[in-house]
Amino acid sequence: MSTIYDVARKAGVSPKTVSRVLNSDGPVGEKTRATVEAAMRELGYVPSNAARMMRAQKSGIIGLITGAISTKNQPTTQQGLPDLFIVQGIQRALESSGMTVMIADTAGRKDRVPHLIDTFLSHRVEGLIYVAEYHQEVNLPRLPEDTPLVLANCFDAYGTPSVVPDDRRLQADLVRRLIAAGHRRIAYLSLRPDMAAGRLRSLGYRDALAEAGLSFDAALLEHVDFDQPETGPQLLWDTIDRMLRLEQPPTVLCCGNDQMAMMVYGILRSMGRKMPDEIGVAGFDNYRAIAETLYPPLSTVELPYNAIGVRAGERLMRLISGEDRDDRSPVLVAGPVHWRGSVNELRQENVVTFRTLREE
Amino acid sequence: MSTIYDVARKAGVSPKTVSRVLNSDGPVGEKTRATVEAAMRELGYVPSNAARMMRAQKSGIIGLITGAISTKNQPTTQQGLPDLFIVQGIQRALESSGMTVMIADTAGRKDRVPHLIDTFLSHRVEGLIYVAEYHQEVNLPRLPEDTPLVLANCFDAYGTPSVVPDDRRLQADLVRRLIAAGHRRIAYLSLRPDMAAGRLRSLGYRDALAEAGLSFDAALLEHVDFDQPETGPQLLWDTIDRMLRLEQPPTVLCCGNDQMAMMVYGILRSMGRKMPDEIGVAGFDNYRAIAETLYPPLSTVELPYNAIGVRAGERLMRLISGEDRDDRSPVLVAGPVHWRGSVNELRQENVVTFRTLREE
DNA sequence: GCTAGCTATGACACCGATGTCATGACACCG
DNA sequence: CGGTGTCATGACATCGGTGTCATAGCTAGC
Repeated sequence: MSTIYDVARKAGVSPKTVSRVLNSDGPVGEKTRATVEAAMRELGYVPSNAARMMRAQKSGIIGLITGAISTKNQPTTQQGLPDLFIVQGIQRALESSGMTVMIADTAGRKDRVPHLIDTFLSHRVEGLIYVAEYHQEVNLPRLPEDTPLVLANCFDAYGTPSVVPDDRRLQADLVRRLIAAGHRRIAYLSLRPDMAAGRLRSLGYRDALAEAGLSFDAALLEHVDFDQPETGPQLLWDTIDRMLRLEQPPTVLCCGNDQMAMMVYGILRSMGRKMPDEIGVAGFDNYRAIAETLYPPLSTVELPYNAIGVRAGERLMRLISGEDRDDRSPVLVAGPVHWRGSVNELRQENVVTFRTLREE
Repeated sequence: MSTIYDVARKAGVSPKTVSRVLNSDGPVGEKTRATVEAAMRELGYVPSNAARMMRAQKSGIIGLITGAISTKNQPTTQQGLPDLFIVQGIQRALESSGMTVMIADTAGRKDRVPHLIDTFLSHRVEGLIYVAEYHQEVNLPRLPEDTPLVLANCFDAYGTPSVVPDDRRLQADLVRRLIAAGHRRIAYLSLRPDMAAGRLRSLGYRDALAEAGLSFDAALLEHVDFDQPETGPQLLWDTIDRMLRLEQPPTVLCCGNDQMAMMVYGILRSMGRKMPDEIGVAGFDNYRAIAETLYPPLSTVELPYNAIGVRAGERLMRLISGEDRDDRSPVLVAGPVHWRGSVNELRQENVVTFRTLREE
C-alpha cells in the first residue's frame, strides 16, 4: 500500500504538502493541489489510520462488547434479539460523530470479557459500551479512569452510567390499555422472577390493576419458565388450562414476551379456543417478525431496544466530550403500545360475541 | 495511557528490554523480567496497537461488511437473520487465528459500501469479507490487488472467491424426505423467482420429484410474495385455498422458508385444517426460534448459515497466507433435514388418520 | 526602498513500538 | 592467557503521518 511519501515523490512536493491537501490544513497552491490529488488517485492512496492515530493520540474508535452476534443459535432464546437492536441503535447514534464502531463478541463466554477489554484498550478506544442480552445486573472489570463506559440493557452496583428499559412502566401501560378496552380479568404469564424483566413487569402489571381499582388475584399470575425445551410447553399448557377453568376465567392472557405469546397461540388453538373472541392474547417486546406475522396479529408493547442503543451512544459521546461526568442516574427507556387484532375491545358490554373468525 | 517508555523508566531499563519482555523476544535476565512485569502491572500498561501495526506493517484486522446489524427492523424480513449467523460463523473461524474482526454495517444503504471499504483500507485490513443478507449476485468496487476478498452468501461476475448455500440440493433433500415418508402430492409455495434462492429451490423441488418418477404438476407450484404487509397473507390464503380444493389436493405444503410456514400455520388453523393429520407443513432454513416454538414443531431443512461463515473465514485465511490464490470455484454449503412433528409419516398406507391433536 | 505581513512550501521532530547492530560481561576452550 | 561464543542489554533508526518552526517569494504600506 502506498504512503504519503510515495505520493509526495510522484507529485514532486514534500510529504507535508500532501498532508495539507489531505486535511485541507494550511494554504496550498491551486496547481499543487491538483497535482497532488492526481497522484493520490493514480496510486490508489488511502491514509494509514495507525500512523494518524499515533500522532493524534486519538483513535476515533468506540468499542462495543456484546453477545449479540454469537449467542443467537442457542436452543431458543428467552428474548428476541434485543441486543442486536441495541447495537443497531448505537451505530445509528454514533455514525454522525465520525467514530468507527468496533464490535467484539463475547462468543457467549463472559470470561472472555477482560481479554476483549484489553484488545480494545490496545486499540486505544475513546469509549466503551457493554450491551447485555437481557436486562440484568453485571459486574465488569474496572477500566482506566480516562476511558468512559456506558452499560446498555444492564446496570451495576457502582453507578456506572447505564441505559435500561423501563419494564415496569411498559407493562403497566399495556395493562392500562387492556383495562381501557374493557377487560377486568387479566391473567399474567410472567417470565422467571429472578430476571430483572420478570420482576419489574410483574410490578407494572400490579401497578395498573391497583390504579384502576381492580383487586389483584394471585390465581391469575403465574411465573412460567416457558423456554425449557421439554417442560416449558407442558407447563404453559397446564397453567392456561388451570386459569381457563377458574370460576371467573380471564378474558385476556398477558404474556411475558412475544415468543411466549406465539407458543400460547398454538396451545389455545389446540385447545379449540378462538382468538380474539373467546380469549385475547397480549405480548411484550413488539418482536415484529412474530407480532406481525402471527394470525391474528399480536397486541404488544414495544420495548424500543433501538432507542436504548441510541441513548447509550449519545450518553457515551457526552462522556467523551467531558459532559455529565458525574451523572450517575440510569436512563430509563419506554415505548408505545401496539394494538393489533389479538385482543378484543369489550368496552362496556362485557359480552363475548362469536363472529366468523376471518373477516376482511 | 502509559507507554513502553514509562514502563522502561519505572523499571530502570531501556524500552527495548521492555519490548523483549512483552514479546518474549530476545533473552532477558530473570530479575529484569520480574521488575519490568511489575512496572507494567503497576501502570496498567497495554501496548498500543497503532504503534505495533505501523512497525509491523500488519494490522491483524479482518474487515467484515454486512447489513446484519442494521437491517433487522425492516417491516418483516424475507429471511430470518441469515447474515447474522454468517457473521457468527466467521468470528468462530477467525478467532483461533488471533485476528481481530472489525464489523462495519451498511446501515441498509448499499451506496455506503465504498466508504466502508476505504475505512477498512485505512485500517490496513489484511482481508475483507462481504456478507449479503440473502443469496444474490453483487457488484462491489474493485479492491487493491493485495487485499483479498471473500463473498459470503453472494457471488459476482468476476469469479471473486465466494461461499454460497446449495439451495437446490437442500430443497431436493427435503422433498426426497417427504417422498420417503409416503407423500406423493407435494405442494411448493416458493419465494419470488427473481431471488436466487427462490429459483434454485424450485429447481431442487423438481429434481426430487423427477428422481422419484413423480410428474410435476404446475397446479402445486406457486410463487408467493408472502411478506408484503397487505397483500401477502391474502395471497397465501387464496393459494392454499385453491390447492386444497384440487381434485387431488396436496398432503403437504412445502414453504419457501420458515417464516412463511409460520404464516401458513395460522391460515390452516383459521381454515379449520388440523396439522399434521389433515395436512403437513414443511419449512426451509431451520430458523429455530420459529421451527422449535411452533406447535407442532416444524419439519424443515437447515441452511447452515453458520457454516457459510466458517467456510468463508477459512477461505479468507487461506487467501491471506497465499494459498488458493487462483481458485475461482464457489464453495457450496448444504445441511441436514430436521424432521419434526409438522409432517406425518404416511408410509405405504396413504391414509389420513384422525387422532386427538395433542398427545404426549 | 525598506519593512511588515501574507502565501506557499519544506525541514525536522515526534507519536510508540520493534528490527538491527553494537557492546560489555562472562564462561569456556585450547 | 588470549580468543571465541553466548547472554543480557542498549543505542538508534524506522514505520507514516502531522505539529512546529523556518524560509523564500511576493505584495502592500509608509
